Amino acid sequence: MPPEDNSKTITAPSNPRVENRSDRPPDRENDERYDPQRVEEKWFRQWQQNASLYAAEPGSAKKKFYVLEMLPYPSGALHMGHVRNYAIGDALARYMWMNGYNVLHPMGWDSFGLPAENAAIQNHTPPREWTLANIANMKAQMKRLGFAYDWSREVTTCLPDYYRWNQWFFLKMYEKGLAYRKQSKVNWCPKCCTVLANEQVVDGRCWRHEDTLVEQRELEQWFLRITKYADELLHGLDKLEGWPEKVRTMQRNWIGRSEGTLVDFKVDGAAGTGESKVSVFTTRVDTIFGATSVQLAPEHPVVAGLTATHGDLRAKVDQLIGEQRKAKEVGDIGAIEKHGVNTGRYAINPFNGEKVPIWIANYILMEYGTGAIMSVPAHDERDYEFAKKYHLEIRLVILPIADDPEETVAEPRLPFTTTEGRLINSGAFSGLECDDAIRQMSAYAEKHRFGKATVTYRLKDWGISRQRYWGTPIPMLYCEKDGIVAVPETDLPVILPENIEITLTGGSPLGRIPEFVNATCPNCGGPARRETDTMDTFVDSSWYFYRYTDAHDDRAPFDSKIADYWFPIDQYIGGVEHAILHLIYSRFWTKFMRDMGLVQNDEPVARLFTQGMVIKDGAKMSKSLGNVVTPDVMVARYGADAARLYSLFAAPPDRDLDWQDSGIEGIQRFLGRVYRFFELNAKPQDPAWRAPLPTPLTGSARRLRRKLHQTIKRVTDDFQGRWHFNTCIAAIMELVNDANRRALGTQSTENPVMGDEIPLTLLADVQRNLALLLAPFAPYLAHELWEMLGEKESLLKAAWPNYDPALVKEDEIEMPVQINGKVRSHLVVPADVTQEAVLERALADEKIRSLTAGKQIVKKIFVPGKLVNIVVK
RNA sequence: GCCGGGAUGGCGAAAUUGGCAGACGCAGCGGACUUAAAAUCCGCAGGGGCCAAAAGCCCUGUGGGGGUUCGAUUCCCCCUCCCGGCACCA
Repeated sequence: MPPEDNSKTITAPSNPRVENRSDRPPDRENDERYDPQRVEEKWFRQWQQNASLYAAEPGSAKKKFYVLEMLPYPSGALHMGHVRNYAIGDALARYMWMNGYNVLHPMGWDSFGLPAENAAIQNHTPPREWTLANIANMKAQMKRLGFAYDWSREVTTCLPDYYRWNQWFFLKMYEKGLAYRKQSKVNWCPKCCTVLANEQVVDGRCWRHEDTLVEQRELEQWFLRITKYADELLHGLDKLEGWPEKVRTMQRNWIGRSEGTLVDFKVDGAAGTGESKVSVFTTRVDTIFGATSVQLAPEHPVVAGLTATHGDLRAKVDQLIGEQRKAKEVGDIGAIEKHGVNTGRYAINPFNGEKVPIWIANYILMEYGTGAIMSVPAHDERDYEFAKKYHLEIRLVILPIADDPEETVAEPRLPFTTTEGRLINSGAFSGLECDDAIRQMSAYAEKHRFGKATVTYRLKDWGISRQRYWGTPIPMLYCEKDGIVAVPETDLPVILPENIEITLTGGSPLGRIPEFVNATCPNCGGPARRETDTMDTFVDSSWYFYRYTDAHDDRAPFDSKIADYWFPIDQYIGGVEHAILHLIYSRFWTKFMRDMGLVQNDEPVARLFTQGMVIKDGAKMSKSLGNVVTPDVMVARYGADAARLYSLFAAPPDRDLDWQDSGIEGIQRFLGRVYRFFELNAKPQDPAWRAPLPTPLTGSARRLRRKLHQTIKRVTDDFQGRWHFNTCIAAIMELVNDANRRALGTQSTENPVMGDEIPLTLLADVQRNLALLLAPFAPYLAHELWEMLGEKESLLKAAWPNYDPALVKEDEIEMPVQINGKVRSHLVVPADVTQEAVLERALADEKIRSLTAGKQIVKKIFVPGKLVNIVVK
């Protein structure tokens, strides 16, 4: 063969690529090897020039689709987890565009938070400067990766035009009594020098510092009354069918609703202690006649009174407190050995007037319920264990229900903890079944004013005060005369001062800036001090996705009508690590906004998808393990398309993805194969390019057309139904391999297509569809291919391809013939073959005859289009 | 302890409604091209066995055990292990 000629034939006698390849320097302009840098930079420049390329259309008649990826914290650079997250969202956005939707696909920056302050301390860079530089860098990375965002709606939470609305919402909540200030025990991270929400404490440690134990401090804090919505947040989960069950379960656990009864026990001889009763919470008030002690948490308020006169008792209680703290630090409070001390005092059971001893025990937690329980050893495992240890009375008050009412019930094995039972030794309530008894006894307690049915939650109000600088200032004032005063709405925003010295000395940095702190009371005009704490950054992310719908509104956080058009978010995509923090706060925020009439939807997110992590060598990527793969390196080495395609191909999106460099090399090869296929076969100038297809189409061409339609169907189905991008891409690979071989006329045992010409029109059809199918996954290459086909209209405006169901069907299939469920032979039959025809041929098959000879045929099974099974004996 | 998700070749995975297990890709092996290499292309490939070899054929195989079925990766029961969440929650 000559070393090179420019005529590229459709059917080549052997392999033209091989000959054309070897003697070319790699940097020649017309080198066949796909150069992602050249192609991607070309399109990158074009896209840069058109700012409204991916803009959502306001007031469009099209059906809307709001696809959103969780906004990143601008840490400085993207990592592979981001790339995967955004590749999923981008594929979906592009797919929906191609399907004719009005797509909203915005991006923003969760840009308040501690790292900016830490960087400021370390490098003396102002947090704002540091943050904005990071944003610029990450934005450039996103653009280079080709993500199709509507940047005209970019939201940056650390800028006053955004955070002023945090302050506005805070004032609205304050008006409604949903924001309030109280003194409470709070979680304090000594490394962050600030308070943490309960949600930010993991196993007694700071969520940002796994090595740092959280301390308890008494502080005045601002809280948001999320518990007002506890029930709605819980029950709303049942309706969130588009959410992963896992996330819903996590939220249910977190809310931790528990129905029970509060019962007040009077403290015997309580004169002068101030606390004359102990309120206990129980889910099993039906067992109260079996209560043989009351157990208090060591930190329970009445403990001080009870131990006031006993020095050694106090010491023991302190010891118990120490043990609890230690156990919490280890994160294994369940494992500590139960023990306690008897106070020598008594409480009176209001149901039967009985005096029971009051103990203080290390397994009772002040944080849950009332911090006090009634101990019923016969019907609770922990109480049983405790009673055994200290030889407390164990009194049976529930018996299992006998199947036969005549039968006498044997005493159950203790502890007997189920509610399938009947009360005994319980005064007037004896004989009731447990469920009934709980209801009646709760009503009885309420009627006699010593208790009531109640619901407790694990969920606590959201403490949002942070003793940090880089956050939204809480718009409140403390006036000597008027006390706590809200900043008037007209004075918003309360601007976060800049150019300040940041140190980690504890206490709010803003408190050291007199110009900030000193203010005037709007009521009396007298001097007032500004609140110097800032808001938890989860406030920012609780409503940012509404701001995208109307990002430049300076009169309101957003326009309700516009938000109503876009909401709820049709698809939200992010990591499961936000299952309880961000995702529960933003549900709360939406409910609040609904109640103030700002939005109509009850829930912000209709469908939620949590993608798996990107790992390397079986471990999470981290600097300390040295297994970090950075997007910049991948883009430089393989191109953005390859990085994106690989992160979609290597695993289904909900599973963890183990990054392998050799895997992305495979993708690079694939992209090269696609490009070369087009180089050889894209000939829009050729008159044959748009010639009609011969009918009927036969042989290899017919098979190729069928493969094309099958591929469109598979990619569409997998995209829509299951989000299995990995199989979408596998299907496209199959089509490319098939088309390539057929177009080249390569001979193989599997594809004996030698000499069989493929009409150029069909190759044109295959190429057009290939470019369209690739568009959501590899936009750069897809655009380049589209251009190679001489298409004038932008690929972005092109419609997702359709397939013809008639052309998907196979003419002939290889049908397995089974004997007793085992494949013994194959028959090539028409796809719509009848049972009679195929059975006749199967039984005539030599192999089958030898296997059925001398046997009795019991049953013949025919599954149309699938198989034949002959059952013999 | 409770809840959720998993377990399929050397590796990532596929099998959508109970119907030929391992598509697609990686790594591997053989071949073509090349002086050679790289790149590219073609092919082989779960494990075991029969056969001189190949073609072919047989057995076996989806964490383990049982069941339903003509037929089970898929449905049911029991068990093991892994990942995630919650947890002396009263």
